[in-house]
Amino acid sequence: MTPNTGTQASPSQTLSRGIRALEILADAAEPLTIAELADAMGVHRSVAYRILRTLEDHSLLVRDDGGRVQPGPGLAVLARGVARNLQTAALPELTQLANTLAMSAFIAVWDREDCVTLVTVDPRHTGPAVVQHPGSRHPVSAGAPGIAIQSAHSEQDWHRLVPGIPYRPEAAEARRLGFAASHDEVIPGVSSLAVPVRVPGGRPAALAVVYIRAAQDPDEVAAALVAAGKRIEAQLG
Amino acid sequence: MTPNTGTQASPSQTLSRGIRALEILADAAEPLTIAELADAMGVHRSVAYRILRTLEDHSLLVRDDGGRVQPGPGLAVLARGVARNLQTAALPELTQLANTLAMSAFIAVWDREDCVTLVTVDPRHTGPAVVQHPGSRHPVSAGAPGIAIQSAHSEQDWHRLVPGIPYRPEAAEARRLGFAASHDEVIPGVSSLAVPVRVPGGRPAALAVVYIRAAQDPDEVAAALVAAGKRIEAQLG
DNA sequence: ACGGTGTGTTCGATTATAGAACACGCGGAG
DNA sequence: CTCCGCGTGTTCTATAATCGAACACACCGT
Repeated sequence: MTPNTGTQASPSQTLSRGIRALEILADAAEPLTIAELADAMGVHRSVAYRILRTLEDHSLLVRDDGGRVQPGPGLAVLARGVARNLQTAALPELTQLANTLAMSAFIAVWDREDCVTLVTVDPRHTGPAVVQHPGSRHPVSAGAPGIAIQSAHSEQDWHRLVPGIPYRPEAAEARRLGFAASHDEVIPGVSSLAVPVRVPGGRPAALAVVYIRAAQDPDEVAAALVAAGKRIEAQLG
Repeated sequence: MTPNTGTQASPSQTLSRGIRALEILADAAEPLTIAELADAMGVHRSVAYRILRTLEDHSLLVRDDGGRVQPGPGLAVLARGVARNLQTAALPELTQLANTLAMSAFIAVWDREDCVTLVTVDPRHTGPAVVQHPGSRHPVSAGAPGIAIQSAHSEQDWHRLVPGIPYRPEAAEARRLGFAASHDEVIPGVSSLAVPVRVPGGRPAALAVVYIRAAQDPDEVAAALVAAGKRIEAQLG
């Protein structure tokens, strides 16, 4: 496999535009009119109209009462298969962590220069939970999950895989300790701990908890994280 | 708006094929080779190859070590915006329901002849939880959520909106009671209760709990569901 | 060594697509 | 009441993106 290392520019203009439409819709807080969306895409309105109808046929977007468009349930169906093994293996561990540690726990996967949160579990006590929404992106160079993902690679491998993103010195330390920590990086006042999770056929991921003020000993939390990560990896091995 | 009621066939062949590829991938339990996927799509391999590269550029699919393709993190990012208001409003209520009732709670939205589960919360006690995975589809004619969604419409409106799907008599009863119940419909041995949720600018949805054996009085559970549904609607009103 | 399978690239004929132009409905301003 | 702006939905033709065959290369088991 990988017989040739060549690369050519990505065509498929219509497909690319359709995806851009979905990306714009996902980022938009409110439903958009077709004209607004066409303007945001930089295409003619009739082009956007045809693309949107195809997306609507697949339930990837739905129309408002006023004709405005917003993301549709089909997207949830498509996203169901994202790292399915990892999600099913991690969910019990996440709830266990969240409830025993009284912290929000989540799984994030590496995606180019970002890491994407997949599953989140908040502790059972309703209160000022540190919400980490599924589907949110953060730069891999910020936050404990990113450091943990970097720590799954050596510095040389990292530079070879992702040129342009520096290898944080904290990753080397996390590589030694087995877990990563960050404070006030993504959200001021919020700290997080993370461990790398390696799944055989998939992208590197991280298991993490976020908290405002530590109610537990950080070392104990880290130990619980490491143990949970090992259990997840064992289940997927 | 809606000046003309005409409809024309949906073009955008490439976009449609790309979405079909994602649908096939989401349904597949394991990563597929490009050749397998091209065969499943019924297109030439080079066509599939070009489409897949575009999808990969947007992180909607990722490649295995062996070159096989599987759903990518970008799908989770796109799905983040699906019924965002409803999800954020429902999540606290779901956790509250799951923990006080010791039942799995979830939100489902109506999509043509199916209803799609969006958010699920399992009770805190790890055990034989009745998992209802996000992104799963069920026919709207089966299960309490479907009945609840039907009960949000009168029988005439339902036949006008979705010709071809019968209006279940249970929906009329649910319309009267304010909640719907089903037993052994989707999964044998599993029962569910659901209430309809109406969100101003969105599709009809349902708030539901599933359980194996009722530990609580069903009427009390239904009352809690109704109250939670009203709170969600009030927050979105 | 040899076929079988799979990936990645190139290229000309064909076809889907782009984008302008138009029809229609609505709502506010003069 | 009419005009005008805004928005949706449809039709049409030149054009450009796409299709699909053919090829090169790599790997694996026999």
